[in-house]
Amino acid sequence: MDDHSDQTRKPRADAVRNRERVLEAAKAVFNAGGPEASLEAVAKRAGVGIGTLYRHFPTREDLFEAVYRREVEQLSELAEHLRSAKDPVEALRRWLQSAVEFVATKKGMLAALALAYQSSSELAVFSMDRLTKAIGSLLERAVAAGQMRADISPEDLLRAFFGMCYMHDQRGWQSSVLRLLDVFVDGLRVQSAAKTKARAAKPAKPAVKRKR
Amino acid sequence: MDDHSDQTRKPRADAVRNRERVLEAAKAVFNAGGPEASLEAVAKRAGVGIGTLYRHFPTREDLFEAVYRREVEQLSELAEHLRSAKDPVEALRRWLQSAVEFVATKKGMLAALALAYQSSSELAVFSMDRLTKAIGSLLERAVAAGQMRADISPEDLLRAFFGMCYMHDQRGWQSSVLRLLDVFVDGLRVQSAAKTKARAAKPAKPAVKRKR
DNA sequence: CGAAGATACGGAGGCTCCCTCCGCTTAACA
DNA sequence: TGTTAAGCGGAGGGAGCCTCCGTATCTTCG
Repeated sequence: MDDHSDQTRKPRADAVRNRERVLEAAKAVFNAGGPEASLEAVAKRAGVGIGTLYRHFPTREDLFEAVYRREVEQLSELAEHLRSAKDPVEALRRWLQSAVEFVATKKGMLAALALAYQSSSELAVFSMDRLTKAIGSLLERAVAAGQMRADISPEDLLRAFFGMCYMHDQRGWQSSVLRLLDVFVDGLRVQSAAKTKARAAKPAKPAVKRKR
Repeated sequence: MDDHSDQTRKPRADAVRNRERVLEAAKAVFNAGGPEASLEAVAKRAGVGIGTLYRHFPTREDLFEAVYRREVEQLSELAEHLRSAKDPVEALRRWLQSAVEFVATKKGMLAALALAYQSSSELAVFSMDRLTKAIGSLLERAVAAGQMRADISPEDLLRAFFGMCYMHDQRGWQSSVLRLLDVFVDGLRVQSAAKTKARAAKPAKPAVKRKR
């Protein structure tokens, strides 16, 4: 029942150490081998038993997210900085370009993002939230300034970004994606919406204030 | 060395039959379970041994491609028809929208496309070629009519399309993708290129005449 | 038709990976 | 230093991949 003190016992030193080792090993293995890499390989590299790995990170996603959490945060912070740029459209473009750079250096990063998009683990939700907010703040500013159409949500944009990067193990993908993003951002500008017809009828949703 | 007659022996009846059975089973299994589905399950459903499956389709891709080959052709033919539409930009848009519809009904189709994009098997190359030509012909026409920027290749466009669809097992993906494609097509229009600055300096490649 | 080959069949078996479970070890605390 | 909860690790059962080869079946030709 209720213990004498609600003090929690200090976590065991070996547990802490092992967790760290697994994370490090996982980072190495995932960066090299992508998201499908063997978890047993990770355990071996970390010098721990497979059971230990699973205790710390019950699912593959948990491990993944833990590994790439910091990366997600960096992207999020970049968005912070860009909020003060004067041209909102260019700021958004800049962010997207940096994100490409990011994905280019960390194999596995993209898979982590994809997981964030699909899974509903706590950590995944966290990542998703951060990124949505990051992109959303940039988007909002551009919309508010009347420079961008308002019917695209941050989620949409994020999806487009993920998607374009998805074929990232192909030769020349990076420049291709940069070109595509350019086109895309151009398409987002308000004036091009003016040029289009029919479709203007379904404004989907305001998007300026997003789901939460 | 040269045989008496270069007549090839008639293929065995059971072999033909089994091949067909496997294909049918694979179609069912892949459509339901996606690209990761168990090949042993396919064999079982087809009522053949696993060895037989592997003899006919040595790799997973081979099987995949065989299953979705017809689908790819349909997409390609659709592009044919659309070539006679009067507004080239709308024709392209229309094609993309149909392609979305397509992917929506066949789970696994997308994975097949992705494979076509990445693998270099003969069949993959074939698919890629068809699709590239399909999209390329539409693109070309719009560019020739002076309605679209010329620095996006069919491959780029295809990549963007794949990508946007990639998260297709999420709720609401379809409408999201349709919106994104709209934005994208808008971005492709020439006049929006006029509005952009810097980047105009690197025209990548003419794209009007593509790689082959 | 029947024999002889060529061709195809099928599934056992060896491998890798996944994940769970539980007896043993070890660190924290008194 | 002893007690005890927390943590460790790897055996083991399951699933899927793919190969290999003895056996069965089809085609061809006399």
